[in-house]
Amino acid sequence: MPELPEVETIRRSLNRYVPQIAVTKVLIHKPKLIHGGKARAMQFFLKGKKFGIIERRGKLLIWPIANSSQYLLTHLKMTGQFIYKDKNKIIAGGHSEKNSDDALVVPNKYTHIEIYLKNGGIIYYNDMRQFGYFKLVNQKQLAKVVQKFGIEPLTKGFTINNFFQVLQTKKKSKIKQILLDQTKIAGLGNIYVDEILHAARVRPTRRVGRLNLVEKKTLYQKITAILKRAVKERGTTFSDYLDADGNKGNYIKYLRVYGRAGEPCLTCKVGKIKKIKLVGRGTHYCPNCQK
DNA sequence: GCGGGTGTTCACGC
DNA sequence: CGCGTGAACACCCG
Repeated sequence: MPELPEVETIRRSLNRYVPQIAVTKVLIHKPKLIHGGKARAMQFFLKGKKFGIIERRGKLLIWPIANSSQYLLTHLKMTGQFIYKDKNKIIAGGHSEKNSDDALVVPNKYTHIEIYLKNGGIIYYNDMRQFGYFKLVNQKQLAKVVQKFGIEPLTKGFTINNFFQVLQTKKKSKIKQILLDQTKIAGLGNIYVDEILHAARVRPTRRVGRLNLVEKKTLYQKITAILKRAVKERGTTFSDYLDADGNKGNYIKYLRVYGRAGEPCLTCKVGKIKKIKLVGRGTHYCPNCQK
């Protein structure tokens, strides 16, 4: 579900409340979500520990564990969500089940992991489809995981030269494929890739090697512009994502192709948004303005 | 009942 | 070995 802007929003929310507060208890209702088969060990290990500032690489959250040289890695995959609750009030969020009053209910039947903090705060991990995972790693394992990721788009390492270099490695690939490849560029997912390609007026099916200089430059600019805007708007709520204050991510208002199959293109007003299947994913584009 | 879904990995068949 | 496709994970929804 969440892509870079949503994961970044969740990271910032959690960092307002979680770091430097001791863990008092961890409940694991679905041990299979703990990769490496060490659910009991992790439960025991985290007790009494404090998390440091949570970091992000692509869509992966990295939770340093103070005084331990260990890290908790969490991936939300399609439907994972972190909800932070304090004294019956929701103060940090993710995607969630809602009651008839449209308010968040936690824990719920999708709450598989609960982390209790000494100040009374509770971090709930919900995951309807149970694709997400928790994993405890040491420094060396962390380095190995992290190095597999490609360029981080919202950092100064994401230069136009680096972007062009990445494109150079997969000239025969379709552009959508490379943009989705986490080992090339970290953090883009299906929604933002469709939006970026539309904004850059490039068809998702175009071969990387056949893009001209202007198209490549525009893609580079749109990746940064769209992600920045999406982070600023606290992500996209397509179904039921909620941010730190229980509000929806505002970027849905800015989606121009995703979920608009059959509608007239908002940019050229001429084309009708088409939906095809590409690299296994639903893909939206305007046949008129995307060349 | 069927197919699709903001993600990723693995098993195949060329 | 590289590439592309499809399934798998589990559950909801139209």
